[in-house]
Amino acid sequence: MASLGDLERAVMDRLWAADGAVAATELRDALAGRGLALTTVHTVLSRLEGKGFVAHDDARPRRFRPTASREQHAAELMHEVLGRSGDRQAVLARFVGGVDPEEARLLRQLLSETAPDAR
Amino acid sequence: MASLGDLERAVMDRLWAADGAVAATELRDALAGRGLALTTVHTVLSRLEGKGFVAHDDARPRRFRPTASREQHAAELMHEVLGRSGDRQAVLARFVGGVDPEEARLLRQLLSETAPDAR
DNA sequence: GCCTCCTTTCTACGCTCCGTAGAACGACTT
DNA sequence: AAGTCGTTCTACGGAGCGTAGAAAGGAGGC
Repeated sequence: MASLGDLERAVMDRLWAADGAVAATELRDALAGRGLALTTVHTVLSRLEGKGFVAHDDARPRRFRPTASREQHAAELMHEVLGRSGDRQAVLARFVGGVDPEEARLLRQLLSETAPDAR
Repeated sequence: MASLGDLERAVMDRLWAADGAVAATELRDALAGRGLALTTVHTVLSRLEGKGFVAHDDARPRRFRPTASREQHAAELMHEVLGRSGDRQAVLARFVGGVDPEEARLLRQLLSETAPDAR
């Protein structure tokens, strides 16, 4: 999966935070801290489209939306890291070794829901 | 965590695959497919050192070793993705939703070992 | 002690990615 | 028809990375 630059990530964050599609002007305003030109936002959006992270409708002001939810994206990234890494089991072992107890509990719960026949 | 270019990754793969420290010439030979100059290998190694992925001893041919195991590295990356991603629980849910049954079983086992007192 | 050879460091170049935006083109409003 | 706003095209500068030559350093042979 292609990776994101700082501004690209900031734009994605806004798109993910919004519900529904968002116009370029809204994004520019949401990122007002950076004082970006509207064309800059458009450039970034079209690059994000090229990477498959964003799609736009053909309404006139275009409205942009993420192609995957933030959670989906993060989970895919995690799977990608896992897949690219030799010994999956060892990686998983280290990974769960590093989750805090709260999340470990959550994971146990999720896993028993997913496949109630535990062993 | 800094990210890796293609050659950097290839070098790390060799370092991770080797057990014990490795000399630059060995790396060049292991990557013979690319026909790299020895200085190229050195440049990459020193960049990897700058990023904290590699350390060298002061023997004369220097010997290089990774500062973390491949599994450690991958697990850290996964934690990084998780941490950078808003709703950790939702991400974990998606993540476990995507592991195959074999690995789900492994995860359950790991989690029960890690903290048997599942409240 | 010097010469030679291998290793290590320094410097650099070209390519690609990304932040940035002007210029040019298109469409809706009055 | 003209003005205004949105969209697309083109471009530039900086950073990261693959690549390697040039220069400097050390270790053994003579």
